[in-house]
Amino acid sequence: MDEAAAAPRRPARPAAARPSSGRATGRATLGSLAQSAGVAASTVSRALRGDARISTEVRARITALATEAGYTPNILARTLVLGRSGLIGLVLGPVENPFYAELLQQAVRLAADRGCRLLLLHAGPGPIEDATTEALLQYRVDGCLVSSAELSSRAAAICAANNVPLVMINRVAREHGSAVSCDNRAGAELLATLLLEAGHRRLAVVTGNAATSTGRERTEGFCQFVAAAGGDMPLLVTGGASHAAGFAAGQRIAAMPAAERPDAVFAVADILAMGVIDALREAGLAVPGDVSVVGMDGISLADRPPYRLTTVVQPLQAMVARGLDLLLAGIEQGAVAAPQERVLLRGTLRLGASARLPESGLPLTGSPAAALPAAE
Amino acid sequence: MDEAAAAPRRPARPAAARPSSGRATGRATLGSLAQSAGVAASTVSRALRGDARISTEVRARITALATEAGYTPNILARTLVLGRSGLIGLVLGPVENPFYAELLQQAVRLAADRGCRLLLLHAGPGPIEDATTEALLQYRVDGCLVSSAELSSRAAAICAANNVPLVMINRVAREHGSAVSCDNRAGAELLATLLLEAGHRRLAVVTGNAATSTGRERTEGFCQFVAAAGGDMPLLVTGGASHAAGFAAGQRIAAMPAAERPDAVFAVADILAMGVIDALREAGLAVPGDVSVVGMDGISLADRPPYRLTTVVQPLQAMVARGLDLLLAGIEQGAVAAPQERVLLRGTLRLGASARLPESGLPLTGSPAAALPAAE
DNA sequence: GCGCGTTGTGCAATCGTTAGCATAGATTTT
DNA sequence: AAAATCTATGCTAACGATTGCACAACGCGC
Repeated sequence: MDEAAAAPRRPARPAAARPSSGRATGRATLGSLAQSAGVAASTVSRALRGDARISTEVRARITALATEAGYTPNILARTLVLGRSGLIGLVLGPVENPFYAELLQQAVRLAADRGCRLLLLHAGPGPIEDATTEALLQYRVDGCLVSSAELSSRAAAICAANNVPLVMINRVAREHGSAVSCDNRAGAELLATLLLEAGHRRLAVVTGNAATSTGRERTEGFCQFVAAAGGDMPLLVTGGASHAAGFAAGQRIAAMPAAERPDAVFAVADILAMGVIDALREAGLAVPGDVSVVGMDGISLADRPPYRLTTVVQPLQAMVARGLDLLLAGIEQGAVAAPQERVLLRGTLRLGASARLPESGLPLTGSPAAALPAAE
Repeated sequence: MDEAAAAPRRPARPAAARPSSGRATGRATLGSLAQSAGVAASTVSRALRGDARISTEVRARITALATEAGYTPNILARTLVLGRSGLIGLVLGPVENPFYAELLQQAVRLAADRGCRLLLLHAGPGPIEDATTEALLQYRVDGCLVSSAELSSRAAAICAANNVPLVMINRVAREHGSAVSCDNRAGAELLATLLLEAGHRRLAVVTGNAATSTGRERTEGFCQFVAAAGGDMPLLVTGGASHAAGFAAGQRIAAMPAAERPDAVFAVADILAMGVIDALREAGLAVPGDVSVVGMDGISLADRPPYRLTTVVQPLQAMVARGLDLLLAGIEQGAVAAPQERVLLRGTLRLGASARLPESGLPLTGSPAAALPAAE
């Protein structure tokens, strides 16, 4: 025999590599089920997927065998054939803002409802690395959900080139992809109306990260509405995207001479507003006694004492659901063919206790003309 | 000809299904590269993976072609052969606690450093559904990182049966798997020492979710240390895992007659402690003037005004890193073969302004015997 | 001048799943 | 009763990547 004749070529490497990096031991496959059932693998596949052509008898035998063996189909192999992975890439913004944590939770749940799983590509501040973009392609994600300003246009181009649909949540679209966001202008106008009707005249805006469309829209919407209503141009105070940034802005506001100091502040994110309130109070100012503070987002922590923030709540669940549906539609039709939409959802006012209320009821649908009843 | 002879069998279904669900169009594959390079697919594979046997000339030609075509290997296909997906399942606890958001961020970054990607299986409160456990198997995750109390023992058994290593972070292991956590007892003792040395005698613990080992360990560690030091048994106040739960606990404490009311409170999580502080202050009590409050976790929001919480900071990055390394070791050796460890990492005290300080320096390494110097 | 060792590539099997087509019996139709 | 039609199943070729082995071409020593 040739026991040792053909073997000694390169026995060392494979022999050493195999034992540890071996494949998962003994998980049931279509093939193994087929063997024990005495049928072909294709029959097992059809039986388990509910193909009507398989006799009830054989199907019963196979499903019994499958559950007994704890069989689970290998989605990766299926993806190879079907061209769909069921994977959705998720790029998450700075999680220090609880808004993104809440978004994450919704995304996981709603994606699961739709039979998809999320591949976490990035979380936190900073731009996404090239390795991340690569993973997006390597794992053949069907689409990508982005809720961060930091998706480089290069990454977007790569998605476009590879026919990966892209949906931005809480951001406007870049070159390629759809977007779902809250109607930031409308929300800002709602808050402006509220503050003006309550009699505030020296307004300020604590701005967000300059790179985010969300922050810009809120700032502009607020200012333009105030201007249209005949009010003075609000003071712009540089903020950011964290409690610390809001706190710093609040300190600067508190340090102003009382005569110039704003009597109402719109912080473009709840987490910022919380920082502003904390700084004002630490400086001995009362909120809403001396200064009214309002925010926007609707994070749950801001709804609690000691903030009880008056804010516009983003319809988070609806936003994520809409985003996923857009994504799935894009997957169905092919990213390039699908129309690229921009969806705006209206937020709802949540009255807290951080801002003075208008004495004469609530102007829930105020128009600029009616906003300043006695501003003549 | 047989133009219409063989065709009309079942033309409707496949013809209708194809156009929309078609595979990703025209992405480069090993095969397509091989064709344009005029070599075999195996040669392309070897060239790109740096096999020394490929001539430098051919390799240069192939790599040039690959970058030009924007080639990315299909990891799913590779997984089929190698038996390793590079995917790690992530089960995340209630994200309303910012601690988990911070953990998420670390996990993504550190996993990427190790060449792994995270498949988000679950986020939020509530037990994980069966569909989630199924996804874990379907996508052939190499291992699973769990930071929630809610992984059912059934899910753990499924992982064990399928040779999927399991690592718990911030939780003790169930039947199967390793665990990494902060040394909760040591941390609780550190805080107990601090409170006792500061002269507090009427202590209280705001407890966590009864189902979590972390909460139990902190509560027990604190109480046993106090008892060993000769102090009175702390008052146990039911808490939970949210600001709201802490707030409710704080309200109950504030409602007690001043003579019985605790003068120091240990809340077993920072988010709870924040709620406690807010409730006490809303009731007119000063923190730390009337009541000292300490927490544990080290979330960044608790370090800011108005809380400036004294707490024990969990070494989050080290915990996640250690967890991932344990997981990778388990993957390497096979889950069942790998030793199942329990790793405890020591937390560090962060002195805020929410608790009265001992007058005589800090007892950073207090032993029970030395904890109550004048407690005779 | 022929065998042998190197070096560089190609071939083919494999991973687990799906789907088009073929086919063996069983049943119906004429 | 032969032919046509079903029904239930098997066979086989993909999907994209990896890898053991075969093999061609080359240079070398005896």
